Amino acid sequence: MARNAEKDQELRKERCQQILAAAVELFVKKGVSATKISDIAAKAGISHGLVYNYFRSKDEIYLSLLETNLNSFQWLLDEALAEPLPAYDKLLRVLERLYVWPWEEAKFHHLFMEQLLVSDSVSEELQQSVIAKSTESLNRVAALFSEAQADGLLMEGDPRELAFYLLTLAQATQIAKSRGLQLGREDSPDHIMTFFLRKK
Amino acid sequence: MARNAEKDQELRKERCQQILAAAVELFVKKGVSATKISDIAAKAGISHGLVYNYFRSKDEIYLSLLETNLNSFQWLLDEALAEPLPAYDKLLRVLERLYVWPWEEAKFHHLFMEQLLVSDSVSEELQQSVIAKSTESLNRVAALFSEAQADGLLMEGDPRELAFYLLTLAQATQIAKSRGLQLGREDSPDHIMTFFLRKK
Amino acid sequence: MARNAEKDQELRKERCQQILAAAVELFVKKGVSATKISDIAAKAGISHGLVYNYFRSKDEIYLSLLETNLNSFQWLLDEALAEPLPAYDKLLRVLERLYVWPWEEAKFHHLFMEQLLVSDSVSEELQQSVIAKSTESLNRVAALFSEAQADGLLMEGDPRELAFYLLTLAQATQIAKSRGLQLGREDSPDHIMTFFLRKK
Amino acid sequence: MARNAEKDQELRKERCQQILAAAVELFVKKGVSATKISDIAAKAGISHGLVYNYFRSKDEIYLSLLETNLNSFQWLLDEALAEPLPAYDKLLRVLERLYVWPWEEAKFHHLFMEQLLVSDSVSEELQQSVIAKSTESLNRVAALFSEAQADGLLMEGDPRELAFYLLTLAQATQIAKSRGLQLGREDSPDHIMTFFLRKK
DNA sequence: CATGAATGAGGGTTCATTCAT
DNA sequence: GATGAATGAACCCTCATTCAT
Repeated sequence: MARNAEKDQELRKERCQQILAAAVELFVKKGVSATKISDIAAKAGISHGLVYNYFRSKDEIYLSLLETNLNSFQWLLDEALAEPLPAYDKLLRVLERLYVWPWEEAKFHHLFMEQLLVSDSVSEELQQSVIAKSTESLNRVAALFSEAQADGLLMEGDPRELAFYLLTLAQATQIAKSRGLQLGREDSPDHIMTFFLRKK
Repeated sequence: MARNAEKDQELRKERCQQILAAAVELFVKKGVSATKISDIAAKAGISHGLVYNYFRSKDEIYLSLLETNLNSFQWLLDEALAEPLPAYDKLLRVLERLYVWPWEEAKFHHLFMEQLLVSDSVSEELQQSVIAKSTESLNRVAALFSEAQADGLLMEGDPRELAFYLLTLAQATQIAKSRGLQLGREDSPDHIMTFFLRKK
Repeated sequence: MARNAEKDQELRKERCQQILAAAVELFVKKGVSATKISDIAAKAGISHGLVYNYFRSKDEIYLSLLETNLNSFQWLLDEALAEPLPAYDKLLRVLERLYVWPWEEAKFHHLFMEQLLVSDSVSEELQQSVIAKSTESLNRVAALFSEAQADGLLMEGDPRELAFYLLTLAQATQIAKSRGLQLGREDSPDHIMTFFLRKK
Repeated sequence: MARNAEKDQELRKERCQQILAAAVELFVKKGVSATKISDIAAKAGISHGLVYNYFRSKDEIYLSLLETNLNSFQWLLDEALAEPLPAYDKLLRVLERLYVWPWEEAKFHHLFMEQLLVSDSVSEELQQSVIAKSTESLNRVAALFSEAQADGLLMEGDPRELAFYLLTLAQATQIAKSRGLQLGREDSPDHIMTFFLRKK
């Protein structure tokens, strides 16, 4: 019995993941309101009714994805920052990790973060929370940037601004890849960093 | 008897513009399918029924905006490239013009260009046409970039890739502004160009 | 002034006729609710707004047509019955007149008379009035039939029933003509009467 | 787990029938465009939304009815013609079968067959197909008529024309019954045939 | 008088959500 | 749990009707 219960819990988790994976893909491709619950269910290989055994509503799926996504991004930073490396190398690790972030996640991050901030269909508090998380992440990268500037490795300038550009370019290359746009042989993390190197 | 036919035509044009302006703002803010015709009508200050005197469907509004937007972007390039200036200065003019592009237009360009390319709700031919226009624009900027490289002003590297980054950063700063994110005192066209200057 | 007013009245009448003629054609072709006021206006060569200078509503147009149609049918009978002829010849005149009744009128009569009687969108009193007129017309033809039976010219049998069949066949031939269905060389009034001749 | 799949299929069929039965009645009574989906749903005892689980659109319901109706009429002929009887008796069987054809079916046949042929809201090919089926049916009855003429039982004359009149009268009596018009004691199949008997 | 812009009630259709099986 | 029939709110769109010009 206990064993079954445990297995059941695992199955539940797995199903949740299937649904969320289907949802993020469709949300990114078509937008939230253009995505039907039955689309998600079909892609997850279950009936639309069953979705409601795992999530109370479409909105809950969206919010769940949003939270996961934000946390995932922060966790991505955490991991990079936790390593005992110089600031510059930590930045490189951030870029590397961004680089291998699943595409849907990156796009979701990119797309809905912005949508969220101008949308009036989202509660004030949620917006605040997202802004806070988002700002915090930027600040952490900016701090790294600042440190690397102090080490004489990166160009001068407002570290927040430059960090923003750094992240933007990192995301841009991902999106370019997803478009099938071949940008060059060198769209690697290291390559992006070269823009921000101190000019001798 | 009919009223002043000329004035009528002007009024029609004006109404169209009102509707399109309202639509682009809402599309950008909430996405196409989350935007109700009555939202558009309300923002344009007319009844929802009247919208259909000017456009056959929501989709037609979207396509109209898309076409206008693509043309507007190409025209923006045309204008900059037509001036008798060195390549580098032409690039600067492109950035300047992007910089003053109405925000909704820029966002629409940014947002829907990408959506379009992964969406299956859009006809194959439309996608091809958009990709073609989009690619052409990139190539034109890349050509400029290449010229400026030959003049010894810009950094080495694949010009298409670098042109893509240039445009991306230009858009990013605009978006950052719209978010209220203060990036620094220097988010000007010139400032962005500094990233791409040849290192001595 | 007086002259103008008179002329104006004539013009009004003419316009009314144009509208009604357009309406009956469309009503017969597509049904009342599938016919748009603007269809009628377009066919009458005027703007849809102008229709309301002549009729208060689409319903009024319909009712106007209905009344005209019923009266027209009764008048058709009146004319035939007024002539100083034997009953049999009067019946022939009825058929002849039916035969040259404008097709739209005939179809309208046929189609809407029946619709009306089962429709719940029509007031009880109107239905009663239509039934009354319709029944009266049948009775008048039946009376003629009866007379002609007494003269030994027509077959025995319930005159109301036989009159109904007579009218039905007359209408059927018209409809068949309108369909382009070529029935034979002899779909003339006289030919139809042959069915009802007394068998020797 | 799914319920009894077989039973489900049966239920679906049944629901379809409910909807179609409600629709034919309303279409006949009020015309297609004046019939609301919610009317149909209400008469079928279901919610309007559910209709769309069974039919994609109102138009599909109409077309479905049309096809069924045409086939039903042809099948009615088939059955009568398949029996090993003399031509005259086969004709009688046709009339008998028409006589017990459900009223809505008969009316639908009568009403929409004609509407269809003048309507421009119906695709050319559909019109052609309906005309073809309709013509074929007439020809089959005409062939019977011709045979019975050869047997010396029916009156001389163009068999297609006479067959048309025969069918018309058969339908007319049905319609008359539905109107509550009492035509006589003898509106039976046999009675109608008497009109077409060879005169001695 | 004549036009067509404007309104808004209402019908067709979709789809999130519930629930019997 | 799993299914999909069932519901109904809400959206897109049409069109009868009004009215400023």
